Amino acid sequence: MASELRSEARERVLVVAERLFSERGYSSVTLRDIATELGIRQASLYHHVPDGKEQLYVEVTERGLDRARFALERAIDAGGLSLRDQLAGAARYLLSQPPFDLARMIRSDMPAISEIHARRLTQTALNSLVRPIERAFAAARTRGEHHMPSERLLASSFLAIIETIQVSQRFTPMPGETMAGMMIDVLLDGLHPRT
Amino acid sequence: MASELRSEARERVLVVAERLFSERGYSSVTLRDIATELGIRQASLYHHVPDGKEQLYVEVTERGLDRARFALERAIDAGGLSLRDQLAGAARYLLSQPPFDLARMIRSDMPAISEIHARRLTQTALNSLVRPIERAFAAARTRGEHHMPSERLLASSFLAIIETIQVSQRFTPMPGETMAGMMIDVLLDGLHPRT
DNA sequence: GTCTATAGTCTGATAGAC
DNA sequence: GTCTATCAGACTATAGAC
Repeated sequence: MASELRSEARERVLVVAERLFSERGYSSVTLRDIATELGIRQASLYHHVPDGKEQLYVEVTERGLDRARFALERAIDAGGLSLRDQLAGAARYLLSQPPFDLARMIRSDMPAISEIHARRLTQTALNSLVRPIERAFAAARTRGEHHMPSERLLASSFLAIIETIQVSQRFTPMPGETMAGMMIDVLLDGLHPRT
Repeated sequence: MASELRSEARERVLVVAERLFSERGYSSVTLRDIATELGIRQASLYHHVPDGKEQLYVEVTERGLDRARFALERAIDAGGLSLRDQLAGAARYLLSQPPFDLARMIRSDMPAISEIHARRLTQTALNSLVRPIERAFAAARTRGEHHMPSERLLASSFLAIIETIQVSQRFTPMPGETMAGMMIDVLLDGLHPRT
């Protein structure tokens, strides 16, 4: 779908669009915002993205999600059989990227685009972000490391925590990875001290 | 500030506006959306909210946050000295209300309104949502129940988890309070089984 | 590949009748 | 308290020059 153009200029458009959309959401970002940041005029965007704003949003979001799936699966593989290392690797990647605000995507962005696009993006977000983390928790379960019935809930909670850490970085000097490490410890070992 | 009017019709406007803004965010909600849901015309809103959209958003958001602070403090008091009961009470209240998507508020809504309003709302959100939870964690710390250095991080993570549960309720039949209970157990006792 | 110019739509806001 | 009518501005999108 969309244009098959590949060019450096088009790539710059996609990168800026992805960052702005992922930070402020679909409705809050105008094509002028994107163009201004690129130093060009709004109409010039249509040379690279002839199908308009919604298609641009869908393309860059799907692209970011695909990249995330690949990176998350790789990070989890690299963590061997240690759930802690797997989660730390996943956190490191997520913190290095423009944020995926899943709650905002579902409640705010999806209702603003066509239902067909919304369905596909929602499914892609589930497959690319939640599922890989979910599988890591499920594998740990088969290793007898926990007995939580809902790995889906664990995975989305983990993602929500990373998300909140990304926002917190604006207000605290503590590095995101440090905060992620702390919260991974809490998830695995609990807040209460072992006796 | 704003109008001092009190009337049932005005109250209906505020309730609908609060719900729509809290679900879809400032930029995604138009005054026509609010009016349509009320069965009136967009221009009629100005009788109740003469200062316009931004002032309406600020008023209902601040109102919701004040209500939340009161309810959270009450829920935490009602939990006695049990951190688990305090968090469960806080979760029950938050799940019963329109969502506070803190990440979206900070990244998306705040940049779209005047800086003076944004500063005050950000501060109010911190004081009303994060601080009460933070104090519960801090009190537990003085009771020797944990040694996590950053109660701020714990509090915002807890809020993020409740937030994600609120979204999850769309996709699973599991009740929100059940999910909240599970995640509170994980936070307190950890995922790994005690030996 | 970027520009100017502009059409068509949506949005927040105002004025004034009932 | 709600309506109709209307406006200015911002938005997405198109057409065509360079």
